[in-house]
Amino acid sequence: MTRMTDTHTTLALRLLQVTDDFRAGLSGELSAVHGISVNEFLLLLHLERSAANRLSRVDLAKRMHVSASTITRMAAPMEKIGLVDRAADARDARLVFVVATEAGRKRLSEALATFSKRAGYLFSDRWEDQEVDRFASMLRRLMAGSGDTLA
Amino acid sequence: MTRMTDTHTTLALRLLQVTDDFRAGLSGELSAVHGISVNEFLLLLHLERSAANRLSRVDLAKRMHVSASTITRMAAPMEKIGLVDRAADARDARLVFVVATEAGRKRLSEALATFSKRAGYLFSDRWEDQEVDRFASMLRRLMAGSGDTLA
DNA sequence: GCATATTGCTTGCAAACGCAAGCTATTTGC
DNA sequence: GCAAATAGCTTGCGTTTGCAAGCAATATGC
Repeated sequence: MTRMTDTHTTLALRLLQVTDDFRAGLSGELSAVHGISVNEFLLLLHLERSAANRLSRVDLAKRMHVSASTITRMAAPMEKIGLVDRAADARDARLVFVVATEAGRKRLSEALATFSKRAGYLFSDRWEDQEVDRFASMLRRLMAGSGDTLA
Repeated sequence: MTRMTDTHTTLALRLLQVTDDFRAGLSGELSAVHGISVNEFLLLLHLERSAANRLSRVDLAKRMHVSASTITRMAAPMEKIGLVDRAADARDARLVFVVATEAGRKRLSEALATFSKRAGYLFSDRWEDQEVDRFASMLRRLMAGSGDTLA
C-alpha cells in the first residue's frame, strides 16, 4: 500500500516534470517561429477538432481549463490579427462562437508541424514504437472521465 | 513514419491534457486545504529534495521553469508567513539561499499527502500495478537530459 | 592587479489570468 | 404567460509571471 502510494506519487511528479519541460520548450519555439502562444495554439486546435469547427467561449474555457474571461481576452487579439472570427448562433443570442479563419487554420497547421517535431524529439529516441503505442492507450484510459479532449 | 509522427503527436497532446487536468484539480485542493499554490508546493518540494535542503534563487528558477524574478516574488510572501527563510553563502555574497523552515517542512508534508491521494485517484483505479511500474521507468527515460529533477 | 565580463538578485513595466459583479438572453416553475 | 432562476459573455480589479534594465559581487584575461 505504502509502496504503491509512493510509486503513484513519483509517477505524478514525473508527469508534471516531463510535461512542464515539454511545454516550456514548445512555448519558446511556437512564439519565436509562429508568433503564437501555447494557449493560442491549443485554442486553434480545439476549434479544428470540434464537431462544427466552432466552439462557444464557455465551451472553449472548459476544454482548456481556463476561465471564460480568459477566452474573451485571448480571442480579441486573435481576431485583430485575423486568426479567428466571431459568429452568432441563430437560435440562442447569448452564444458567441469562435471560428478559425483560413489564416488561422494555416497557422495552426504550421504550428502543428512544430509540435509534432518536438513530440518526435521527445519520444522517438527513447521509446520503442511498441512502448509508445502502449503508453498512448494507457493515457487514453486516464482521460476517460475528462469530457471532450483533443486526442 | 507518418504513422509514428501522428502517434507521437497524439501522445504529447494526451500528456498535456492529463497533466493539465491533474494540475487543475490539485491546484484547487492545495489552495483550499493547505493555503498554498501548486508552485509554492513544488518550491518546498525542491528544497526538501535538494542536497543541502537549500537552493539559490537561480537554481530554483531553473528547476521550476520560471524566471528568477518569479522566485524572488514567490519567496517574499512565503517568508512573511514563515514557510521559508533566507540564508547567505559564506563564500559568495551574491547568493541568497531559500531554506524551508520547520513550519515549511510540516506544511509540505501535509500537502504531499494531498498530492499522493490525488495521484492515487488518478492511477490506481485505472492501471495495474505492473503498468504503473513500467510507466514510471519509461518516464524516467524521458527525463534523462532534464538535469535536476524531483523524482 | 586591474579593466572587463559574467553571475546572482531585484525592480519597473506590461501581458496573462482568475474572481466577482453586472448585463442580456434563455429556461424553468407555476 | 410571467416571475424567478440560470446561462453566456464581458469588464474591473488584484495577483502572478516574464522580460529588460540595473546594481552589487565574483570571475576572467592580460
